[in-house]
Amino acid sequence: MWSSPRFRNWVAVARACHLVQQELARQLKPLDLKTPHLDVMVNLVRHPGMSQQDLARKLFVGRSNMTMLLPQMEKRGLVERRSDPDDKRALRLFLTEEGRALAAKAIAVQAAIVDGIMSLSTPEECEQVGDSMRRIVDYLLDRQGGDADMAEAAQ
Amino acid sequence: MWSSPRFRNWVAVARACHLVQQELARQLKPLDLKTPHLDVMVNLVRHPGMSQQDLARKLFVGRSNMTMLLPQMEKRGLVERRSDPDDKRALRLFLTEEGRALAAKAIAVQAAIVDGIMSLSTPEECEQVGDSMRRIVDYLLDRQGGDADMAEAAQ
DNA sequence: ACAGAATAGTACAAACATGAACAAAATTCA
DNA sequence: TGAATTTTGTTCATGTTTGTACTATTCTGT
Repeated sequence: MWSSPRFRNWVAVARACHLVQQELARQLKPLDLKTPHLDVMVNLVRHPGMSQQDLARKLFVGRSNMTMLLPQMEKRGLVERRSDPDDKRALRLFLTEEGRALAAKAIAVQAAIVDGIMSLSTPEECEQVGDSMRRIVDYLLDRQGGDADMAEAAQ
Repeated sequence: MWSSPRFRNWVAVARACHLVQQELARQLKPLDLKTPHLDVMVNLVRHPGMSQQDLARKLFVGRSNMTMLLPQMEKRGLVERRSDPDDKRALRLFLTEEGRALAAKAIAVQAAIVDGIMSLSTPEECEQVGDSMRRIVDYLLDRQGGDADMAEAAQ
């Protein structure tokens, strides 16, 4: 079983992910950022005005996680949380000027790492890796969605 | 930059990893195991007698992590830690009978998930994904090793 | 309109990970 | 040998993550 190609190759994926994550954390240290902060900022650069819930869903983490993270970043002056007049429950999230500046630096760091590791494969291989992974993501999201529906139906 | 193939495809890898990890955690819950416990057991099945340090290195985590995890598993009767007569600093780690039995179940769970997700790609694609990832692992380990040497040399 | 369900965010406790400082044993090398 | 260094594991303080319970707001279906 240990020599199963599927197993062996997935282990490589997991190890690569872990190491990239660590390398990213290491290089973000001088900016005093952790990878979750970067994840938040990356999403806010692209989608200003997201709610905390939207963000949590995109990052596959719990809502309470955002409640811990965002006030922290707000105090630091990186993000702004404006209450939505049309839905008084929701908080709309935006990067401040300072947040955008820091995000640019952090994203440059991340892009350099990603570029470094993905340039070890040809563009075709790179694309094929992405295709395989997107299939996995779709499969698991379907499965979760399906399970959730069944759980609801079962009640 | 967001449309950069390298970036886009790496993001897919990271997302797939994250989701697989979550799915694994979900399915390990009935066995009352977390993924770090599984990682430990997988390694001890294959390499009985490892030290905590060996284990930490293999899993890319800190030594203190093992100090937290292993006494916990020992109390639960899954692993045994025998002090090495030839090196009184080291503790040699072994799975107990119960540990082996539980490991077998947990590994079956993991294997099923991995098989499910990797069967979404052809064997050739699967192998190619593994190759790309192994290149990344080697690259980052070299880089770390190189940095460590330079840091030492710099002192 | 209104009762019930769903959704957004918060509070808080428990589990976990991390890193620095430490003690004991082993290794190195002059 | 024996002083300096390295290696192994622990301790402890810190910060993170997660799940559960909670409030407030919005949506749904009659």
